Amino acid sequence: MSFEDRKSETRDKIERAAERIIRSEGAARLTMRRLADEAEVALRSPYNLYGSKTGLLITLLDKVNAALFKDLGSGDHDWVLIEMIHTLDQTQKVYEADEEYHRGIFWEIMISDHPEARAAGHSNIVRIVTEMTVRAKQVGELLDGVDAIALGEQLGLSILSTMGSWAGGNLTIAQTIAHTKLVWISILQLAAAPEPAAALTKHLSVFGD
Amino acid sequence: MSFEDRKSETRDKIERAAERIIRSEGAARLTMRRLADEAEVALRSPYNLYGSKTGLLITLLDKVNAALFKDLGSGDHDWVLIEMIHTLDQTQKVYEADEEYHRGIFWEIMISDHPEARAAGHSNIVRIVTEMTVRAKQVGELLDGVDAIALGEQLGLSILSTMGSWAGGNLTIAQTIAHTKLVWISILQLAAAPEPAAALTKHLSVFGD
DNA sequence: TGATGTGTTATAACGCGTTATAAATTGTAT
DNA sequence: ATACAATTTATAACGCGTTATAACACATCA
Repeated sequence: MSFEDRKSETRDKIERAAERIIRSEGAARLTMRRLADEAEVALRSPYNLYGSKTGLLITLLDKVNAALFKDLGSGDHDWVLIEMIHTLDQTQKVYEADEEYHRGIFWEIMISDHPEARAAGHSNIVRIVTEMTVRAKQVGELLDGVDAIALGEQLGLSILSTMGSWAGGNLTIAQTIAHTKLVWISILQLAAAPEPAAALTKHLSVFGD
Repeated sequence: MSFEDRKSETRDKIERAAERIIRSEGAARLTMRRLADEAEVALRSPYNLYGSKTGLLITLLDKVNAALFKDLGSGDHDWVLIEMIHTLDQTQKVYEADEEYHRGIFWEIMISDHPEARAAGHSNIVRIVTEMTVRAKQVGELLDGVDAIALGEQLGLSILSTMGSWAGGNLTIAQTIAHTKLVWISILQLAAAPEPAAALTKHLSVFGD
């Protein structure tokens, strides 16, 4: 077995043990000593491979996000803006399937004192949303005066901060997506051309939580 | 000196030392041992008086909020909904005066593992915002079909989660308020009667950050 | 004055994330 | 087979929030 093989075997043992602990006892109960025991590796090994506990959790979250973003926006819609709303539904579905697992990981990363971890997730989502608003602008779904990039930043900020409240345990993912839909559609009523704006209102369930 | 006098003297020493440390070195550098040294009290004392580090920080935050909420909504406006926007400006002014101090305290409370601390701040703000939307409904500023309480919950959630992003260091307080204004006004365009809705648009600076 | 109880102090300890140190194990190259 | 390099291991330690223990100071009440 080569150096790389041994490394990825250790990685496997650690990641599987971490998932096991988080699923059975919650992310808050995942400690490095407990993890080393469960994975049957030395306390030092996760630090060698991921740098920190946060680094390990980011790895776990990236697995989920890879699965999520794989077939994002694969639907067939009349408007880019409707596709954006559909993306919210997909996101809800993925996270809802294993809500506590994702929420716990999200939260631990969010409150870690590695600010670069937060910033990475932050700019990631803003980038994805901005790509969509820019595309909407290109096909004429946004009003002439609207800055597509600034709009994307505001919509991205909205979902990001709401997911922060979800991670903190103050919301379910369903409430999170419902609120984000309300905010996105409300803002887009002011930014979108008449036709896609009208199409958006069909997705608006008014002021329930 | 009575029991109560001695207690409040210790309280004073601790709170002043805490403010001193947070202002000079940041809230992240406030440790209980450092605090006990600086305040010239035993390590145990803050725990006796505030229960936990989070309890102390909540006390510090409450001082600020008392000053803020004291003359909230004291302006003289044609519409309740405009008063709500003005409240955002007041909030920005208060927090901006000492941004890093407030941000640090906010963040430490937010990430503490005392969930009741988060929940308290959460329901506090939602209550205040909901009181305003209910008042707006009573004076006929909201459309007939609109549930004022559900609306207040959504607006409260919006500012709360955005302030979470601020606390995490991803935004300035100015950006936080600007985003909240955009969201509130956009949503209120759908929920408000024509006249106040028109008045609100004057406060909308479109899609800058 | 003396007994009681409240509050503060000093000291040690726990589990946490993380790091340092040195030894042991194992792949790679000569 | 031998030497070198990469990786994992075991052990101890650090500062953190928090708690336990026991001694001490002092207000209150008899």
